[in-house]
Amino acid sequence: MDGKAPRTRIQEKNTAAILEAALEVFSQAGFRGSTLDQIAKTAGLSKPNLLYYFPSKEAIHVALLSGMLDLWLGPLRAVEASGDPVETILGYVQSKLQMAREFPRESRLFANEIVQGAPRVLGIIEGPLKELVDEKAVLIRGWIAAGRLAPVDPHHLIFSIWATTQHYADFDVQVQGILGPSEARFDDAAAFLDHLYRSALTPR
Amino acid sequence: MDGKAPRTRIQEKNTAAILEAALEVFSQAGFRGSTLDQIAKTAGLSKPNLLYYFPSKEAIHVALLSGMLDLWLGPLRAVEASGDPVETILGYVQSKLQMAREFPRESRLFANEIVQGAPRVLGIIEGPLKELVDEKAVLIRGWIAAGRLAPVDPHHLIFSIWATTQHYADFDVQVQGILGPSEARFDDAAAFLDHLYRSALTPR
DNA sequence: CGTCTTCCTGACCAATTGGTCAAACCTTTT
DNA sequence: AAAAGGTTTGACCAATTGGTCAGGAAGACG
Repeated sequence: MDGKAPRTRIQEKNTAAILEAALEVFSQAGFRGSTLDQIAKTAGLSKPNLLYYFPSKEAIHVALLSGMLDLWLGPLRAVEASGDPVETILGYVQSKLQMAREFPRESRLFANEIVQGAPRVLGIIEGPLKELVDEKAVLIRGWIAAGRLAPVDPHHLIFSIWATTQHYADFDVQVQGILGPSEARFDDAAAFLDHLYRSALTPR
Repeated sequence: MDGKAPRTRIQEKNTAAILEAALEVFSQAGFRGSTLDQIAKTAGLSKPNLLYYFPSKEAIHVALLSGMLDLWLGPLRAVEASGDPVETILGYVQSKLQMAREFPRESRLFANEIVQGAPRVLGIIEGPLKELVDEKAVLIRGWIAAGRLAPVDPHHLIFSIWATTQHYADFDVQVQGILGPSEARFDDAAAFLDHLYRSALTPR
């Protein structure tokens, strides 16, 4: 499956350094705004050496994006039928917010990609991601039918959760510009989002 | 005030065509991902002719961003003390959603800018925008103190409204990839967001 | 019609950038 | 130690790109 798996120690170390550097650079400047020289310099390698490990700039970008997908979709996969519906979804909100806090670069990498039309991940969105979301939408509709969740559109619920949580990573400059460099911003956001979704989802 | 105001008919027409084309191109590819040739071609002009009206690529970008700010902040300015608090905020949500529907390119232009660190609008964020938001936060806190609104953090409320509404413009590719090219997506979103914020804001 | 100003363009330039390549440099193996 | 295979780089290339410039075309105006 992974024909690109590193064999030697040196390969493992360098490909990891390249991907780390590329994440740093791509997430700040987007694909077209980034240069191989920046990535090479950040990784502590020469440009031709980058291209010894990856055939092209685009290959690095694709490797980054696809390598990140599991991490990104994990929390949604974890939404299961067992347990209280409201608490399950609130848990999903919190784990997405946690990811925005811990992996802002990854979030911005995807944001950059999608804002610009998702040229390299459209297939994934329309395929596996859509399937996963549709599957969870069915689960949510079941909860609603059972009266365990207030009636809401499952798709738009999921969209709003993505939007509100990733906002703190993708638009961090704006958030900090308005709030000041408050250390508490993620904790305050957690409390607000808990209230927001608890109110909207608790059946009356 | 506006030393750049077009004088002749031709100037008016061409600067408008350039800004329109630049909006189209910048909002799809970001600043660094766009080229003067693309903008020129889209505007139906030659590249040197672009640079006859604007001194540089960056000048076009800045002109676009600053020219859009009033449009962008209008709805928030319209949040006033008179009227019912819950309905006022719900109205703000709907007008922001309406803007995402009508002006998705403008929204993506800002999204691109901010995701990449807002190099050209950080001053506006930390200055006028912060002031406006802080002012409305005071208003909201007043409503809460009067028991006319459920107690929520005003700043995070505003962030979440921005996030949920602009999501439908900025991440439209994702939304459509999952929903299919549904014509109703904005109407469904309007209903969902109305429920979401009505639940969270109505005092109990 | 003639002049003055505005508008427009082909040709050009320097810098940047993704990518190539032959040669050198390590390591590991035999 | 020598062959063998993996690793690294300086030099180089072609394409792209933001921007310049001299001069020509087109209005505006007397």
